[in-house]
Amino acid sequence: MNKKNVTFDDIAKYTGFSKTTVSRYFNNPDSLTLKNQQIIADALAALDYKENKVARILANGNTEFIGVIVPNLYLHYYSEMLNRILSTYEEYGYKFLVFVGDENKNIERQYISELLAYKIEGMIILSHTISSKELASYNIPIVTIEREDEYVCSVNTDNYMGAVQAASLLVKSGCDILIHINSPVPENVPAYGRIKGFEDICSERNVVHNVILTQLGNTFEENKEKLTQLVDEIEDKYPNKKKGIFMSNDTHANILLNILIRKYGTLPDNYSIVGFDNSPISSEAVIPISTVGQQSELIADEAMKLLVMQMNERKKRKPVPLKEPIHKIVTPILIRRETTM
Amino acid sequence: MNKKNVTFDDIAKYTGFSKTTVSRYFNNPDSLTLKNQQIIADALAALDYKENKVARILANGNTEFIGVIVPNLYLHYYSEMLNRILSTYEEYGYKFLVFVGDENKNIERQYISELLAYKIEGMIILSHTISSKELASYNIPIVTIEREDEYVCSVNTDNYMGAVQAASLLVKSGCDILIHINSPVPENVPAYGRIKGFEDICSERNVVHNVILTQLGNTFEENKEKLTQLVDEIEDKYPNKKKGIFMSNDTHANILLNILIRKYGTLPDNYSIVGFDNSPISSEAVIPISTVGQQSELIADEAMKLLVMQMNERKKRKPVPLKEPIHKIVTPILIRRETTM
DNA sequence: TTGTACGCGTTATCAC
DNA sequence: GTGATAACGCGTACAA
Repeated sequence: MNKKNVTFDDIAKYTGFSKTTVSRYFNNPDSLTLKNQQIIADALAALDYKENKVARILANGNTEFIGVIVPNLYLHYYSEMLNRILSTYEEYGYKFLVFVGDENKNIERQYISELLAYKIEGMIILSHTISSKELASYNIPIVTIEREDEYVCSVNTDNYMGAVQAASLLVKSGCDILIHINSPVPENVPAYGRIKGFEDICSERNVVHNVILTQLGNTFEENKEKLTQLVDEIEDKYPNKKKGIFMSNDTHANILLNILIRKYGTLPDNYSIVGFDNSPISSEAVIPISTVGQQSELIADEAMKLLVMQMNERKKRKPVPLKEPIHKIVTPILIRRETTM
Repeated sequence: MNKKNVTFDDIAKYTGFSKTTVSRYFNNPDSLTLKNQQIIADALAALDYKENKVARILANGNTEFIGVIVPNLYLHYYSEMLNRILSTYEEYGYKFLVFVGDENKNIERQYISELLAYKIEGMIILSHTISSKELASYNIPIVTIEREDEYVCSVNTDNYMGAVQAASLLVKSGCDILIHINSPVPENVPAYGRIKGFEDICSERNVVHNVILTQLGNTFEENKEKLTQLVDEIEDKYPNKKKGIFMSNDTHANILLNILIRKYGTLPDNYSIVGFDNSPISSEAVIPISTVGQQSELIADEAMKLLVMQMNERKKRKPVPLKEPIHKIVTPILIRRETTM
């Protein structure tokens, strides 16, 4: 237990080889004879050698660490993305140091400097707290996901296309008036595409529409209360129309659905609803909710590819930094369920 | 960019002090005069020094890393626990290397050896794949959460008490027959307490009851189909009774609720439902579901305390290992909502 | 209060 | 194919 760890030195003494040869057994085994490989393999087993990657990092600088900052894991979107990111370990071998950001710039800066102190090779940022300009200044490979990304590489869902798909589905399901409920999203955030796409397609097709941008609140109860109000307003305003409502996400779509179900016992025929994200709640709702599904696995994989590319470039003797950040776009998939019949 | 990092050596040369003094500035600043502290502080700023914790680890052995293995992040319970664990960074300063286990022993063993190679100081295990006996054999501080834990320290919810609370609530809400639906859980897993507690309290109070242990399937659709069958069977068997159903978790409770709502337009008066976990779905369901809430923040904190204790013991010159693993129990909190009125 | 010298465990360089 | 030696950057006796 308190016996010191077995090192290359011990293996070297035990076998009569040098440390160098032992090292080569791991990093370039072909340079040893098969026989000698076996001798070392036996010694490693006999002495129960355990590798020490910390020492290797110090010697060659490759930590195989990637830092991740997520805003929270309450929202299914983030836990799902983290899940997919962590699962890329099988393919890429990078280990992840994960922090949960809490909307405070200085604390997040502290996370980043902690990450840098551990010589991470790159970062994946999902939190919105720190500007891409500042992120870029850290001068380390970075990929952001679904956030402001002017100065850094990023992977985003094609929110604009998602909104177009959602609106089209609502039109197809026979709605007279299309409504989009969202919070006021800054234009430089990818999710703004949901608003823009909705407005553009409705205008283009001459569909009567209404974009309601309002803060729904931070808790489930606040959301519910605010949406209950909105339903009343909408029913006042469009009493005899078939209403197609595109919600900014599935959680809100579900709250809306539940409000209607408790009011009418079911989803009335003159309502259609589409959510966004394809969170579990969308399929687990009383009436499964149609939604714009984000391809989280693909997004995570693209993010890793983009990051690995940058990290590999850095390891070259003559690294050529990207002139322009690369922004990848992943198309969402429309999922038709029972709320758009 | 490709200029080498600034080290203590550079600071030493710049200030005229030795590396040792610079090191002390960080680890024992009081041993320097205020004036010299300032000189070094200025030099650090002037040269833009960035600390290198990898080197520190190699020198003193303290990585401040904790390895975490979660089975998945699809289930809200796990993402919530991970969230709470990661959030303890503010209090304890430990960094987390996170792996998602996928039910494969060898892959998880590989995760563990990877973690050990990075000289983590301890592990928090939520996955069920590897036995506590094997975990204990790694001879490193470990805490498990809500899983088989015979040979290692653990923090678990008081599942037995949770079931007792749930059953009592169902009795209080006037049910004639109490039903518990769960999968066949091994007796050495904490969640078995839900079955045992339910049976014990029902027997003790002479309440008519029925424990249905059956595999509900792995997907939402399978769950739904199986539960639809079960509802039919239950209604056949207990047609004129008020049924109190204690589900093994909120996801299943919600599916049951939705089946009933789609069948009757609302939750019939002769049904009461209680779930387990207090996942978001329980409050976001059409009819908010009563549930046994796990105190995730408290659980995470107890786990860290237990782990930190073991890790600190290890750093003493004469560590005294625990004779017996410590098992902490956290009481769940019954949350009454509208499904038990 | 400050400095010297060495150790931590591996990899890289250059010989042979 | 193999080995000696010097990094890598920091911590820590021990000395002064």
